[in-house]
Amino acid sequence: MRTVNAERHAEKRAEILEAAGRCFLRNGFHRASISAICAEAGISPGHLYHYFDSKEAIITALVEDRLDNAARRYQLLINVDDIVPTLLAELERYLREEHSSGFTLKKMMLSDILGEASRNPAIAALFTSFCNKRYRYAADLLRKGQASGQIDPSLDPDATAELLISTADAAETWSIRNPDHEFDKNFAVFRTMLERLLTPPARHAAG
Amino acid sequence: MRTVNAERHAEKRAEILEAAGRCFLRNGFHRASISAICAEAGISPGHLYHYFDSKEAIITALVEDRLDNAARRYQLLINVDDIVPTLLAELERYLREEHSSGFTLKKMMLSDILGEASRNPAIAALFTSFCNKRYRYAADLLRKGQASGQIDPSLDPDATAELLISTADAAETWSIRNPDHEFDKNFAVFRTMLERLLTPPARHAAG
Amino acid sequence: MRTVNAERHAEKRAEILEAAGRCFLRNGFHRASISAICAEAGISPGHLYHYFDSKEAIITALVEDRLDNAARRYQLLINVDDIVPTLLAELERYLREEHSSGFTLKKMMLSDILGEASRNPAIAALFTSFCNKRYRYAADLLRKGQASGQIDPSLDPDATAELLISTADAAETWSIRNPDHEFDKNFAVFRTMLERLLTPPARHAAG
Amino acid sequence: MRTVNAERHAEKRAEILEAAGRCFLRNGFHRASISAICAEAGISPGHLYHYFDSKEAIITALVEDRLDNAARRYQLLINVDDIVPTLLAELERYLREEHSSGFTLKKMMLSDILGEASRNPAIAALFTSFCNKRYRYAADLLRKGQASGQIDPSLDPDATAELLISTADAAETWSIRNPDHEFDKNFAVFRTMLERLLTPPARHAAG
DNA sequence: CATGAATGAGCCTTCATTCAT
DNA sequence: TATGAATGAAGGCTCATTCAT
Repeated sequence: MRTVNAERHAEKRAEILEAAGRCFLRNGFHRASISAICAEAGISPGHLYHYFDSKEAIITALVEDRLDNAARRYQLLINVDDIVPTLLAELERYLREEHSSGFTLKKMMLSDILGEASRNPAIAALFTSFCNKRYRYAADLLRKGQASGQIDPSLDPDATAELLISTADAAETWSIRNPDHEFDKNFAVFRTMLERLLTPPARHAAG
Repeated sequence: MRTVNAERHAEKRAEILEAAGRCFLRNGFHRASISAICAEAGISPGHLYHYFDSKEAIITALVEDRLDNAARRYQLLINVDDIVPTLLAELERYLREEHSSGFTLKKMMLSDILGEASRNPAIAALFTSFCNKRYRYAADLLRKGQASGQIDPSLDPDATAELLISTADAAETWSIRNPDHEFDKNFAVFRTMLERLLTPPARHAAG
Repeated sequence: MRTVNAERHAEKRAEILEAAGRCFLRNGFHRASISAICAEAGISPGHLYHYFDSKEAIITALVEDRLDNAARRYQLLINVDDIVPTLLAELERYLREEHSSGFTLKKMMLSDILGEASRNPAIAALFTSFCNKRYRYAADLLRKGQASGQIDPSLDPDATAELLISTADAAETWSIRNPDHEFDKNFAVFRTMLERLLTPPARHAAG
Repeated sequence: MRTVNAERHAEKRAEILEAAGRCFLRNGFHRASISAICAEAGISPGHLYHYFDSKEAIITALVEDRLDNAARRYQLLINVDDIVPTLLAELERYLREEHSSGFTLKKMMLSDILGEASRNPAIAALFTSFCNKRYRYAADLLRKGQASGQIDPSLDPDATAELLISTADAAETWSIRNPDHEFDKNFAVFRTMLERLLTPPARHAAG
């Protein structure tokens, strides 16, 4: 009995969050109104407050959710042999998916979350924590690669991780910057850039 | 008389725009109120409408102003001999300035402008035009560098330009992502990355 | 079975009424919410409506309950020999109790009931009926006292009753008017005032 | 220029306060809505906030206004020869006026202010300050009377003042308690009570 | 050029009440 | 008997904008 209700509650909550996400995507965090979110979720304005304490709470919950989901993808490829190729393949897969799906929820969120993080401490905390997770993951991967000789040992793994992540995130803005951009050509240079950066000089010179 | 008035008008307009910029920085485009902007600018709400038709118009004018200013800096280094070092020096100077000044107007604006561009066609147009200017400028520079043998001729200049610009913009978000980040270490890797990308393979192997 | 249920029903109803009383004390009739009352009573909002038709009904029932309780105390001392001393002793006991218990339910209610009575006919009816009961009781007592020579026969018993009751009620507001008031000193004058009013002039002059 | 605007502003503010007073009289502090007050004042909801920061502020300002007005009446009779008769005459005039005007603003306010003072610190402060002013005034008068032999010297002036004021205030509730009460008869006993309390015993015995 | 009074739609939120379970 | 999901009107308040002065 209890569990059914709790489950239903969580389900409904998730539904509202999805609806809110669509509204935020269309209008931004602060121009999306509670009543629009309710309409999108098919509930009454009053009822929303059984699930969330405030609009703030919705924003925070949604950002947390999106960020957690995104962070989870990074945990997947921890044990691989060919680090650089795998990383690039994974990045390509991810960016291509984002690119082909037009204005994705995720994409839009990143810009807006960055803006919001400048002013909203709760969002700032979520975002820095999200970045830290990814930084640590990437740095670990780089260290492993350096240990196995696949990655230039002279690179500072932490700084390189920060650079890699921010650069990859920036790739999500290509289409906003230039609606006619050619993804394949851009990604080709992106790939070259990372290969030349990460590959140990010896190999590089050899290759 | 006319011209004096016109000058005064332009000055006042610029003042208001500055005031609006400070408000938008603090609260974002949609949470900054007209009355707050008026208070910041020291004018009355009614009077503001002698200078701008609407809040929308203020946002658009401000974004245009910021973007024009930013684009203008790129025109400066068009004729240089050592392209890569000059470019990197210029980038370092710029990013270091942004970094040391905390939450700059410019920095904040980039995140918010990106978010706004997703939804506001006027802002989107300004932003893509801004990026295009920078893209064209960077691509020209790259072509020049390729002609003079300073830059890897196998790189597609347009795609490389897009990559370079978006990557450089991303560097402005380092501090939001990790408040404790070490700029110098990050920039060192950033510099290495661009050097390895742009330098012709021959030289690179040699160097 | 029926009676058991009826008893249970009455008990639960009384419990809810007590909970409502605590909420009204804290927040007033119109700022105390049904859900707060439910939380205080440990029941669900839906269930509350098995016991009361509306919030109005709760207010009315509570006021009726409080007023009935208060009126009942007056029935006790109907047959006494020394009317004035007994009355004063009883009054002192009552006021001292109210005073020492801080913001009592009863105290708060009187102010709020008076305010509510100005606008809510149902409450007005309850309150005038309550006052009438006390008036009649006091007037009877006074008449008895006049018959036995203990009370000034020149006083109009009905008017005196009204004056006595309203004056005694006013004593409950002393602490709201002056949080630092000294109850003993105030009550001493209060006692003097009533003794001088009620005692027959002959005795008074003699005493 | 300035002064005209400032005057107009004050006038409009006072008008709104009057309108709010009428609404509060009809519905109480917490059931009177801002939009009802605006309708009563003939202004738009938004405009009200040019004059008051919040509904709270309106309540506080109104209570302060009413209380200040009421307190001011007490300053009038500071130098009189026949203290007790003058006091009683003044009280009679005041109560009769209140009584004859039905549900006066002032009357209603007293009950509601008392209720509000139990929970709202701002109102509590205003009310205790109001009572203190009256207490001090009455106590001064009593001391003067004791010095000139017109008032029983054995009475504690402060405690007597508190008793007098609260008892007089209670007289304003006579009509709520008993809509059919006969003011003249009640006031006659009220007068007798105060005369017997205040007159020095010697005189009293003599009279 | 400059003011600030005035508007009214819309915002987020609360609340008494109902109803399916 | 008991729950709590669900409603929708209303609440206090903000805001971009207009207009008389």
